[in-house]
Amino acid sequence: MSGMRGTLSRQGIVEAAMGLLDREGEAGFSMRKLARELGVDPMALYHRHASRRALMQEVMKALMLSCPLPDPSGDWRADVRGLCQGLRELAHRHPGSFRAYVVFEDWVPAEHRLHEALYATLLAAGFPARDAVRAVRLLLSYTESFAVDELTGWLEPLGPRELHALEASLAGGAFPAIAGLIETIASPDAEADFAFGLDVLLAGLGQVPRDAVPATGYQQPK
Amino acid sequence: MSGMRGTLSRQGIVEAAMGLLDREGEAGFSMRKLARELGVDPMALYHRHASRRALMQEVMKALMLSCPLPDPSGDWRADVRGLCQGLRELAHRHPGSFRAYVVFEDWVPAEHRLHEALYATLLAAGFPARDAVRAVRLLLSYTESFAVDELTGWLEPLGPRELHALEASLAGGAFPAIAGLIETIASPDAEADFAFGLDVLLAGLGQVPRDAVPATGYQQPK
DNA sequence: GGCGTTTCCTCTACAGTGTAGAGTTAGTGT
DNA sequence: ACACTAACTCTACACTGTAGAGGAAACGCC
Repeated sequence: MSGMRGTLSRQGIVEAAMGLLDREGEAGFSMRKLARELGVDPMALYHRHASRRALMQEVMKALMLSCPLPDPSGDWRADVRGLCQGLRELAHRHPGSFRAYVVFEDWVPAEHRLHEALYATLLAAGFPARDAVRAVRLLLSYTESFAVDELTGWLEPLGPRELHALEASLAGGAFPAIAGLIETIASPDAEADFAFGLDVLLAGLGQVPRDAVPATGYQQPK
Repeated sequence: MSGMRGTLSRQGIVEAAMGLLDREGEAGFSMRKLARELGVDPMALYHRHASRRALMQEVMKALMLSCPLPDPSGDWRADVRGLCQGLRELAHRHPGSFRAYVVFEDWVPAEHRLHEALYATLLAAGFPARDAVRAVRLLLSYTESFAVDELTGWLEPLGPRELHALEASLAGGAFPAIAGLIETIASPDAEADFAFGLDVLLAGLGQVPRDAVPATGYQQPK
């Protein structure tokens, strides 16, 4: 375990960390496990990254840089849909890292890519500045929440054990509306549910007053 | 520190835990700190609650049981607004616990109160079962995300240091849309922004096809 | 070649975590 | 007075992030 010189690059550590995070989740991640996987002393990691937190920042950066950004189509609704869908796919590809990202408290500048694309789309569609900013928050928080719910298994059909637990918690009749919805609650459909939410958001956003689209609209970068 | 018999009740521990969580955040919470505050050996807590996780479950339960549920007014939009606003106030009252709640992976049956109120409201407004379930997810995830953003300080006006960091990250001109929105981004308004999101959601939900309201509508419990 | 300097990594150690398991004490029932 | 039980403490273990010191290999220079 000694003399393994140069086997440890900043990026290599980040990639291994992302892998470990995705496989084991944030709770299962530790600097020592990561070092063990890399065949290295735990403290070796600190030579490349100042702290666990700093390393996490790099993981989040790498994560957001790998978020797919579909090319703009000219239809702002389709573009918004595509960007949100891309973010959702990122969550599926990197479940552990994505969960960590959503909870992460620090500012992650690599979000700029995705934000820029969304802002550009909405500004080009004529949304006033303030509403564009609000709309982006709305769209991202919806997509992130939905994706996290998926990762947590909240959008899987309920198994018999879970269903029974739910029914038991309703005994007493204090929650008639929930009781009447049990079958619906027990059989979600991630794709359709996600689409519904996006449709509602887009329908709502479609009703906010917009400026006339300027002659040279904003163009989102590739 | 011995002979303090009977000073430790299940509920007392839960309340102290909630206080510690709110004051110090989830990262600052530990069984040992909690025990120290209660003037007791850490292991004494385990006599009343099987594990940290079980204790957290109880904290989440207490939290959700204290979520305010305004009386229904008959106007489903107003009622939805009131319920979401109540949840947001809960977040303000219990910042640390609320953050922990949002991230908590276990099922928390005490959510039933709030869910029932929302479901009842939407069903009474004529939403079909499937859409009511989806709408509730949408409303709750919006409100929770927004509240967490508030607690994290994302809706405070940017200080000069943060503003400068943001500007620096935009150097190079790769993000013109963001650059054009800096002033807007730097000066959010939590109340107005929250209202905007709710308005968009309600406008969007207003466009989903609804059944005729049945003669005897669902009534949400007090 | 030899020699400093820098770079990369290891080792040891510390204060903290959740909690298993055994031991202790105090209060109750008979 | 004595057994019993509930309430609590003590000790210990495996784990965490990381400070601080030390060692070894590679590089630049003579």
